[in-house]
Amino acid sequence: MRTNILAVALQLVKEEGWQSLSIRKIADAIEYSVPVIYDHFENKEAILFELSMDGFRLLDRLLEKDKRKYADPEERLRAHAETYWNFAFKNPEYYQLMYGLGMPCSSPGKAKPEFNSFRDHIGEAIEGIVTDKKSSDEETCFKIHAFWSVLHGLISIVMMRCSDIDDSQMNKKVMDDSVNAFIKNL
Amino acid sequence: MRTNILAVALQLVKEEGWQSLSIRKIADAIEYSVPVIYDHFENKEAILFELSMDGFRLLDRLLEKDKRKYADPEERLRAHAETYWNFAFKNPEYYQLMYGLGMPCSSPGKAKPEFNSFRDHIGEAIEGIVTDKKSSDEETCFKIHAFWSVLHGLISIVMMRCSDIDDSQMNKKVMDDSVNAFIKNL
DNA sequence: TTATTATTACTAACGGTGTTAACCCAAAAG
DNA sequence: CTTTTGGGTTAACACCGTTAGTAATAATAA
Repeated sequence: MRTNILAVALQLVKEEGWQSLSIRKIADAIEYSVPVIYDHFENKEAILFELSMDGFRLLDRLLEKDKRKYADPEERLRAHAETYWNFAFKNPEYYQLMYGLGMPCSSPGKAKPEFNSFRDHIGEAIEGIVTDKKSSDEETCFKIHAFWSVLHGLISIVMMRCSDIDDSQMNKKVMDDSVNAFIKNL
Repeated sequence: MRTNILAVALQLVKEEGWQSLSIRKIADAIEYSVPVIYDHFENKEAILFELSMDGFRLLDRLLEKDKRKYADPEERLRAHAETYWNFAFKNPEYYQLMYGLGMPCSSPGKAKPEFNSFRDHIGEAIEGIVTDKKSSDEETCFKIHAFWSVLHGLISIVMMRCSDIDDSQMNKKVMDDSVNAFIKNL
């Protein structure tokens, strides 16, 4: 039942955006009355929160796959960037829930570990690259944030369609370019 | 009247977040009944849209001030970055409305010029820096996007409180660091 | 078998939302 | 003096999140 609610909610979010998700629509879709939903979830926010957690877990699995596939930290970092990018555009509804500004479900304290999964993964890879070179912990921390920022920022800008580059292939090239420049200057 | 509605709406958004803004609350605050609001705005989305436009205009004024103050493109670019950063954290409600993912008021086509004001400003500065060096139009375009991305990304990450750096001074240092690295490698 | 409890689902309501149709009334125009 | 206009209202519609109260059914205890 609980999983069914989440599955249906995700479907509705995919179809009409998370803004128009309503408890009543979920109830209709699972062919139950409204209050049964409150037997399984505290409130609507809890549903969105759980959906975003599913998103974090899905992304985490993909990153773990990269980790197993690529031992070389540079290759792994490139793979992580690609994975993050593809995840965002294949699952924009998840990405908005997970990283959108002012989302009703984002409770900063609650989901810290899941929230930082991506940061931790790229952090590991970057530390792997940087280990030979002399780089203080602070510098490394800065670099991790800078890498995450450029990825997240570019994804956001493209998702909001405020990039004047319309071609998606082109946008990906911008990302690859940024990733290359970043790695070169590590 | 129209300006009054917008002023009151902005005040409410500042106090309780844009999620909890309602037409009735605005009507109460301006001491009129609900339908008068619809004499001045098509719907709620139009109010949020107009607010976000005010945000774009405010940011644009600040960037224009930088432009007048700094003739040297590198100094100007640094000033623009600082201005963008400060604008975001002094006016988080504006920033969320303007650049938030999945905002109900963001209509990609409508506000393109305002949306791209920041990009255009940093674009001008970057072109000024890059003019001596050999850089194709495409490369320059990429660099502009990369610069915007790292700023917007970092602001978003810090705003969502998913940065593990709690100190705001520290976060600004990460930005300065990124800006420095970016300019050095132009 | 009967009585009691627990489970599962429902209806119906409360207060709130965006939006709009219908109306009211005072001031200006004929 | 009547009519039109414009600014303002009330009241409603259809939806929303949330919850109290209830009916029915299944499981358990007597």
